[in-house]
Amino acid sequence: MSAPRRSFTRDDPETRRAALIAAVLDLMAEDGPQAATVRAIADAAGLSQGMIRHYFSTKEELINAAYQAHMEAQLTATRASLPACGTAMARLARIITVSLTPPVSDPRTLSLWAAFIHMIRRDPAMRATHERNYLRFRDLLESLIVAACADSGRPVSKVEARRLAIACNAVLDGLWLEGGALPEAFAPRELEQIGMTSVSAILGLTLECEAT
Amino acid sequence: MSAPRRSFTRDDPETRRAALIAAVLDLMAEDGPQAATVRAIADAAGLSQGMIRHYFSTKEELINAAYQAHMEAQLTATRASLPACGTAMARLARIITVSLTPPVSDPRTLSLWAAFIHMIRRDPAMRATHERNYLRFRDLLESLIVAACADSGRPVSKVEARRLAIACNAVLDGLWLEGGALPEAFAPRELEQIGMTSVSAILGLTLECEAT
DNA sequence: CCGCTAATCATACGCTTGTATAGTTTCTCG
DNA sequence: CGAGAAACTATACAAGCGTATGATTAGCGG
Repeated sequence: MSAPRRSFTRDDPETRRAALIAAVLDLMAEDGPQAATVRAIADAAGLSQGMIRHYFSTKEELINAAYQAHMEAQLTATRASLPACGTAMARLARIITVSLTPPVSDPRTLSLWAAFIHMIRRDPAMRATHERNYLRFRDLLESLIVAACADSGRPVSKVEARRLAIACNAVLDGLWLEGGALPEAFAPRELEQIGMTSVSAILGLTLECEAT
Repeated sequence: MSAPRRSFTRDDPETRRAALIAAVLDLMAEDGPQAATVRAIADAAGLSQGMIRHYFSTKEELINAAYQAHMEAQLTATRASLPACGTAMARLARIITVSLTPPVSDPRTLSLWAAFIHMIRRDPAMRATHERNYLRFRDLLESLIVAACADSGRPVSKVEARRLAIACNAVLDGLWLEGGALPEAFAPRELEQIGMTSVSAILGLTLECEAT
């Protein structure tokens, strides 16, 4: 009648921590923050409930670690996808594509973002992480914008660059949001193309999607 | 030492329901969905805990009612702010302003949106409400875009209108999101002006902010 | 091969949750 | 004006929560 005792299998601490973090992200993305209970987390990670407090001093600490890991993975993936060489315009087009296709643009990612935002507001450490990553991305975008405009013989001032970066970032964020909220309301690469033409219009350039 | 018994004060059922709904929205916006417990809700509404089940058959029903009320208020406010007469371009400019200033663009509104999105995914009724309101707003925006473009001698096709509406909506959503997430990162009417110039660029028009 | 440490498991504890129920007050109407 | 219904309060209850605590197993140096 009673469930058999879970078998003992030792593993690398790093693996265990990663499993717990992955479980947190899965649960939060799927069913919201209140679904990530210690029991559900341990279950999803295939561990017993005590492990979470063995590797993290509290549940909140695990949640914070999961948030950090998620943000880092997101930014790393974006950075890695940018070709080191290539024209500034190609790099700009590429970051638009990456930002508007999975795994960055995703119902799952949007869901996670929504789940974390309240914790971001309350916890100063999480808030700092959030702000830093957000501005880091916008600065990256701004530098690409400045380079692309300069290359096409239309240099922009510093204040203008800021405004353009905010505007282009808004386009990306807005399309990311809509694609994540209503994924089946758009054709496969529709958001990517709309993003490309919109940014082109805002900057006065002509960006094009790469062929797949 | 025990708290004194709460005094009896009868009131209009509609007022009571409204008080409970307002309490739900306040708590959710301030501290996230898990802060809206029955005890906290009743307390915030100045009522005893039993009232929530007296006016709503379950807590979930109250949450749904709160979501409906919030969405309706939002859309009604937007609609009401549009001048019935005036040029199409003026109306378009007006909807941009309204969408990017309080109470529509607000940390509170963003917070509420994030709190509700997981319920939207699970509950088909809430999902239907969400989808309907989203598309209704986008259709309104699209009709204004079509009219404004036509007025300035640049008629757009049906498919083009859809794409432009999605793009402009994305600009508004993105700026709304950024303003809500980092309110102090922008100057007072900065987002409004960026929205105006961005939409202008996308549509090939020249919209201008009204003076306050 | 034994015993020790650390990893892992199971379970208990106090608290909060949503819901159900019993008790109290106010209002209405015959 | 006095019963009876309806609004309202308070409290009880089972379930689930995060945390704490022992019991159990695996690896490793003597």
